[in-house]
Amino acid sequence: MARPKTPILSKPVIRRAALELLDRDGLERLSMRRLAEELDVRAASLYGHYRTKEELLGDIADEVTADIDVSGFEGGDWRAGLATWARSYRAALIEHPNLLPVIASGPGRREEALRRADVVHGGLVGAGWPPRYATMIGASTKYLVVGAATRSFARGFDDDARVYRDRYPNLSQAHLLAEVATEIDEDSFELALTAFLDGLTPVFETVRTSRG
Amino acid sequence: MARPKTPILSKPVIRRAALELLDRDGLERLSMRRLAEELDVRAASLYGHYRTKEELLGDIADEVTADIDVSGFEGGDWRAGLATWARSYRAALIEHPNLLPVIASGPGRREEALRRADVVHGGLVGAGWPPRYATMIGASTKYLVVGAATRSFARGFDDDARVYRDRYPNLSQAHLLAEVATEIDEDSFELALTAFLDGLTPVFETVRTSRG
DNA sequence: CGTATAACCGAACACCGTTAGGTTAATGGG
DNA sequence: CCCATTAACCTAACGGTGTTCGGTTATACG
Repeated sequence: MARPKTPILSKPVIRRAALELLDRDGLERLSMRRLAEELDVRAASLYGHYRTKEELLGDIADEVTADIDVSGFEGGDWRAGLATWARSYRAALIEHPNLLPVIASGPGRREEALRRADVVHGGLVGAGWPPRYATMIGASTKYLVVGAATRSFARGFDDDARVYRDRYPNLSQAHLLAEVATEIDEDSFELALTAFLDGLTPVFETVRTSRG
Repeated sequence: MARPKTPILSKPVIRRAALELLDRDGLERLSMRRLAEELDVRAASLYGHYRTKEELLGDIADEVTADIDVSGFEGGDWRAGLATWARSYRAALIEHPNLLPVIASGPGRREEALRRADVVHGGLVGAGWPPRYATMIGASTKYLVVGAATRSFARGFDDDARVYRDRYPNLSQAHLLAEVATEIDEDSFELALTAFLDGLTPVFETVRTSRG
């Protein structure tokens, strides 16, 4: 009950257990005591590895954003680069929906997020966008992704469900919410992304020829 | 100290004090005890008017979303309607940034939000969009707005700040964050909104002539 | 071999949302 | 006018939270 023969805890072990608990039971059910219990340990022991709960959550967020794919910029095609970035960004967020409030509300200066921001910025500038536009486009794309993930997370399609109930009276509301909503959600994101990129194309033509 | 001569509390009074405390000190500093203290009352008394803290926050969120302007759809111009809706939506969220997690994460089925969703949907359909597209466009626009408000709230421009620091070494980081960042933020939102609407226009032409 | 340190634990602090039950003031019926 | 009801506040408490302090013990190092 004092020091174990072989250490039980480590940062990766704690992170994995926390993410598992988070995915399974949700953000507000993730407490230090419950997490400790999951690891057969008392809560105080966790503080030997992570100074605060916030630091732990931040580390997990960083780990999750490490899965985001920014390789699409390598070909020099900014449209392809943005599209694959945005899609894999959204996929990463939606894979761990309960973590979203942490990623969305936290400071954006985590290591992995920084590295990716640099790649995106460099990719856009390399493709011919002026730096200022590169920054704005990076921000805009994030808006779309974070917004899309947030609204899915919040199941914010409930409002649209009412409209749909009148149109498709044969579908039970449960079926409607569970299946149609995620489809609508995905389609909406694709529509928004495509429209955004299409709308950007003429701007690119204009701005590339001028002196940026 | 028992029943006061004239009632101290009421739902509007509680809401106003809570929103004030929220704006001033932030979401996590808003506790029932602190709110009660602000009103010269004990925490338990609040529960005579609101059953839970969540219900109180929901009511406040509803009140804030009531400021969102959807009158732009009246002229039958879907572009103008979407633009004014999106801008005033974003403005409402940014006016009370600490409330954003509540609005973003909460269920979207509040009264005012519902009414606005109906107007938007109706406006888009009335302008010629097929119902399915109306739903997707409404969702997409929300993505943009919520994402933009979230990233501002999170001061997520920190990552871009690094890129900017190298480019504009004359600007102090504080100055950069305080002034340039909000400007970039606003410009990014406008760019995204315009590009999105521009990208939607040819879709409208295609989809209007077909049988939706 | 002894000592320092690492890794865990028990107990506590100050807070949180919420509830049960008490006290007093206004209100309405006879 | 008085009495019962009820409304509006209160105190006290419950179970939970993040976090810290001061132990205890096993390993690692000089």
